[in-house]
Amino acid sequence: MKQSQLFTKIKKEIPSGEVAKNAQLLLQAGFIHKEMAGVYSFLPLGLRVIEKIKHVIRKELNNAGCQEMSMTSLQSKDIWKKTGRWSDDVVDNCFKTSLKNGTELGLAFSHEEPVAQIMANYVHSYKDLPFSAYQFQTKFRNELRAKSGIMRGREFLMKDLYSFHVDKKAHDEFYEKMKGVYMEIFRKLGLGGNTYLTMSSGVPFSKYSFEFQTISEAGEDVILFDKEKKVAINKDDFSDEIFVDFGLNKDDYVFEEAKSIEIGDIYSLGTKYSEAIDLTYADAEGKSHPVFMGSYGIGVPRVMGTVVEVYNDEDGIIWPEEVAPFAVHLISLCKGDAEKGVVEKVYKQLISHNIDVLYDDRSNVSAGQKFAESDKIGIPHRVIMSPKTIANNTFEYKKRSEKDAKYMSFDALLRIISKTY
RNA sequence: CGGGCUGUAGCUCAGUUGGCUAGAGCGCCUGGUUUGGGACCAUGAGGCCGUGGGUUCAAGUCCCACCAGCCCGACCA
Repeated sequence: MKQSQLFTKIKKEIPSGEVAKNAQLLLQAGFIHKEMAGVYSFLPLGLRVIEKIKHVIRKELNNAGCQEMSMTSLQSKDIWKKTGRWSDDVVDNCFKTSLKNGTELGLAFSHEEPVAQIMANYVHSYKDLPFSAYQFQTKFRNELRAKSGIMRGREFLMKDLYSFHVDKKAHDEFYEKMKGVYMEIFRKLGLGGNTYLTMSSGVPFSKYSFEFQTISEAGEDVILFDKEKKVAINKDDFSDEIFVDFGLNKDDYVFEEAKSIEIGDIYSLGTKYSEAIDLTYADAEGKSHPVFMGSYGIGVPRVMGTVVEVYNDEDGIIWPEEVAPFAVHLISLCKGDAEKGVVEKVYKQLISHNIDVLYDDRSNVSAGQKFAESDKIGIPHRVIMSPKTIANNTFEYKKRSEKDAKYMSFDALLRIISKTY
C-alpha cells in the first residue's frame, strides 16, 4: 500500500486522556480510534494487526481439528435463565436491551449457553462426539471501569472455543492438548518468551483452571513464577493447598513475583451448561448423559495491546513479524521522476513476491519525518531508497529493532525479508 | 458504584484577584526556500471556552446540576 493513500496520519503529540502505553502508541500511530472509554475502532493499520493475530490463531486451531463458526451477539434471555446467568446478581456486566415489543435481550458476554443450545440440535449419540468449535466474535461486557487501553474493552473481539466430549477423561485429554496449542499460538505471536501457563482458581464449577499470563508492568494480575521450570501460579491462588492438589512440592521451585497480563484462559466446564441446556447424548447402551464441555478464550485486542506493551521503545512500536501490519516499510527519499520510477519498480517487485509492503511514496515530506513516523508505526523491516543508494545500486536495510542500517543487494534483501513469509 | 482530577481550535495546552474583539505550539490552506532523523520564511483559515441553569454592570474564569474523560479503590463470567 502507498502511504500517500493511507487516510490515517501519525500524530506528533501523545493523545491526552490515555495513560495506558498500548493505547497511547496505537492512537498516536493511527492504528485505532477511541469511540468512548473502553470502546475502540480499528483503522486500516490496526485491522491488519487484528487480522494477523486471527490468522495465527485460526491456523493453529484448525490444525488441532477445531471448526470455525460464528454466533450472534443478540441473545434471548431465556437460555441465560436456564443457567441463572441472566440475573445481575450472578453476572453484573451484561448489557441488556429489548425488542420493540418488549422482549428482553442480552448482548452476549460469552457463548456457553448459545453454543450448547446450537449443539443440542446436532449431538444425540456418543458417535457425534467429540468435537470442538470456535469463533471470532464481538463480546460486550459492561465493565464498571474501562482501563488499560484496548486491553479491557467494553466491546472487544474474542476468540472463544468450546469443546464437547463424552466424559471427563476424554475432555482432560483435549484440555491438555489445548495447553500446548495455546502456548504455540502465543509463541507464534511473539509472546512465547514471557508467557506462562498459570494455575489459578477456576470458575465456580471447577476448582482450578489455567491462564496464560504474559509478564508486563501493564498487567492487572500478579503471578508467582519459576523461570527455569516454567511453573506459575496466580498470586491470588498461591497456597499450600494448590501444591497439594497438583501434586507438586513447593520446595522444588524458586518463585519470582511479577505483574502480568492474562492473554488467554482455558476452563473445564463439566456438565454445568449441558445439563442446564439439555445437551445430552446416548451411550452405546442407549443411556443418556450430559456432554462434558470446556471453553477456551483469547481476547484478540488484548493480545494486540500486550504485544505493544512488550515490544516498544522511546520511538514507538516494534511489531514482531507475525503480527506486523506490513512486513516491509519501503521509504523513498527520491525526488526525481527517474529515481521515483526505480523505487516504484522495487515496490511492485516486492508485492510480486507476496510481501506486504507499505510504501512511503510521499515526496513533500522530509526524510527525518518519514523515519520518525516509520518508527512509530513499527514495521519490522525498513528499506530506504535514496538517490545515493540507487546510484550505488544497493539497498539500505534496517531492522526496526536495531540501530544501524546495512547495505545489500536486492536478492540478499529478499532473503532476509521473506524468511518468515 | 465510592473518592480525586480534568473538559478552551483537528491535536497538545496557556488563559492572572471576574474586565475590552479568545491565545500559543503542532497540524491544515496558499506561496517560496528546503530534503538522511519530526526543516525554514511569509500568508491564511479554523472557537456554542463540554451542556443547562444561576450570581454579576460584566463569566472561559465564581456557584449549582448534568454529561463526558482520566486516575485510585471496589468489580472483572
